[in-house]
Amino acid sequence: MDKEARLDGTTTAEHPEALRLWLRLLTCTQLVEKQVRGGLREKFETTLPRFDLMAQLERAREGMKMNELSRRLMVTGGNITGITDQLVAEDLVERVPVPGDRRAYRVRLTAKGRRQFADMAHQHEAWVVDAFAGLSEKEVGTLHRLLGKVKQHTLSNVLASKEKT
Amino acid sequence: MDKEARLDGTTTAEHPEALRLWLRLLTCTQLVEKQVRGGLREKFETTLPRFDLMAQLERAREGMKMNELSRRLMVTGGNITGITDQLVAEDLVERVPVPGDRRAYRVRLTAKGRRQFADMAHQHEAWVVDAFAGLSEKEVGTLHRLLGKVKQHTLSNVLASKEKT
DNA sequence: AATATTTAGTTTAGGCATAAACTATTGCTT
DNA sequence: AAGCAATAGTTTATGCCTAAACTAAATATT
Repeated sequence: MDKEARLDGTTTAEHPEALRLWLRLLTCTQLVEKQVRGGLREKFETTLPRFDLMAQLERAREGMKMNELSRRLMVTGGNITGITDQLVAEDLVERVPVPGDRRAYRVRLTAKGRRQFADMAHQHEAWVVDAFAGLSEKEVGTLHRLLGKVKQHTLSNVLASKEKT
Repeated sequence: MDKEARLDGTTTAEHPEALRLWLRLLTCTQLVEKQVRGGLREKFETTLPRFDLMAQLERAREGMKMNELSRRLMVTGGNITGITDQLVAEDLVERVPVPGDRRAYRVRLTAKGRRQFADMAHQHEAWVVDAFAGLSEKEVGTLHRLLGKVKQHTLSNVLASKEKT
């Protein structure tokens, strides 16, 4: 009654497969995220957003402009302002002026920030590796590839819906 | 130097595969989530947490206790209190006392809530189906299965780390 | 029965995130 | 050169979410 028979003999509950997949994707992400957040909090007294911001900067020796951070982390500019303020207050990050543009800053790790990030990154990697330890190498590859297709498709959706503006 | 040769002849960049997989998983989830959140906001003036709570209730005619909602949605009790308060204020949900336990409530959809949820669920499903439209039916199945393994493995990790308390 | 523990739910303080409005600067257009 | 649109970043108001402290009721212990 809330099931529908299909040609291949399987049945589907009232939710189509895509919906079940989405719920599971969400659950997995939340589970892993909770592990990582908890670890960062307990071991380093920090948070995932702060870690993510520092991770971006670690790859960019001369720092990164606020709007680039915003784009890369997929969050709003105001959000970046707030997190950066905190990291500056803890002397993990600094704002350096951009010569020739008095509106812009470049945010970059301080020496202290680099040191602290190295510690955290090491632990973080261990947590993530652990989270996916239930998969074989091949399965990791398959998952990565399939999620790549999802990402591509969704990105083009996002762009298409923005163009209508 | 930041690459490591492996027995099978492949190499890994400074990030192992698990880390890349995690980043991609996170990105996919965030992309889909943003689409859904935006849609709920634009079309229904509501939010994903409110929708999720109503979705739980829709399956439980006689309602659900707060702590059960908390467990199912994987959020804290205080959070459930706040979201429920709002939905009650909008007359989409009601708290009914549990006979024989004066501490507990059962939260359930009102008639208005059920009507409104049906509308939203229909649209929501379309957005989700669209998000995964880049995958074949078989690929959806594979992704679902692999994420199932991740979920199982992570869940046992979570339980193990809680037992140490 | 009196006391202690557990359970259900709420409150509080604080961080993350957003959208929208705002300031200051830059650069374009005429 | 004057005016105006675009860009970089911040502020404000609001909602989600957490951990920890709290209230009240139920249950277990003695």
